[in-house]
Amino acid sequence: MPAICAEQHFGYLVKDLATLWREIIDRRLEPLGLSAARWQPLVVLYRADEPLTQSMLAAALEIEAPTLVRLLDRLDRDGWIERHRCPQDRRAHHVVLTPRALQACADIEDVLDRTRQEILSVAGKRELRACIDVLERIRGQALQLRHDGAPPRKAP
Amino acid sequence: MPAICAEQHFGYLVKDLATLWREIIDRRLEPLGLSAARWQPLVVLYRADEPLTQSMLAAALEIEAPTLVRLLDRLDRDGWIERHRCPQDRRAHHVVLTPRALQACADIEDVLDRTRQEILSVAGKRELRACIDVLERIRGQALQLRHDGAPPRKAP
DNA sequence: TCGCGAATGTTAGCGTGCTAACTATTAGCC
DNA sequence: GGCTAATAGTTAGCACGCTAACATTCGCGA
Repeated sequence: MPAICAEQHFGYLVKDLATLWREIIDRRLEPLGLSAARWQPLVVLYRADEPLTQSMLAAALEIEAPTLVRLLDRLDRDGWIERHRCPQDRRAHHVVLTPRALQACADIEDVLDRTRQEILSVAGKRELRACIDVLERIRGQALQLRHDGAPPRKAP
Repeated sequence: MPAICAEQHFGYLVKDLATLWREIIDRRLEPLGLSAARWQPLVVLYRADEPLTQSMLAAALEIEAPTLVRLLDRLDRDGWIERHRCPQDRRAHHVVLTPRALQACADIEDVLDRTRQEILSVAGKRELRACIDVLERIRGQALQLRHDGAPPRKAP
């Protein structure tokens, strides 16, 4: 074994945990026929106070407009959502949940809550708080680096 | 503001950090024309002690064989790898790096190392260790849940 | 008011993940 | 030795992410 310390696998650890989390929820929502990409827009619409247009929904999901278009095509085809013309702006569409989707969303939120509680049950409250603090600081740094690009290696 | 505590965003935080990490590396390796999906197999081959077959490489990357086939098609087309028939097993192919890829891999490893150091520079050594401990425990729990499925809600 | 830039949604084309179904080859068992 | 199950790679078809390019509509400034 070479001297590989755990820090060197930090990126892999984070990615792996994110993947596992998605897989567990995917499996639990599989009976509904809902992948991660499909239930997320439903939940965003469910939680919204006012009707959302496609561009608002795309922004909330952090995906691009063309990605959302085809996703909504499939959600429409399968009876989860409908596109209604927005009366104030003839370019825009309001995305609305069907009654079937409204019912499903309660179940989805329940699965999300219970899954999070089960996964996090192995961490104490204090250490979890500390962990979140560190992760958020690291996330802030990553945001910086993404915007700034690579720092100079030597003084220019 | 409703009483939303940070724990409720833990999943989002982890996923976001994983995404940011990949984006930063993607941007830094963009001059080479290498996306995350493309440099990862190169690095695995670079680090391997013996020639790898496609199935071994797919297992190491945790992707399915058909996904790897088309990925290797593109890497081959762009001159990063070659497929050589394996003399011991006429079904199998050894995947080998071209000289160009061998040179690039040194740069890639360097970018990976520096990026990790820069991102993690905002966390102290002790708190990072503690954070990794918590994350690994959570990851273990997630692995359990993925295999077991949902636990019973009430005693059967 | 009119004309032009910005915003909204869409199509087209590609990369990268999956499963199902196929061919060629190997290995194991009678 | 020959049948059969397993393994290696591939093809086909789908889900979802992206960018580029386009039509429609809105809104603002001359």
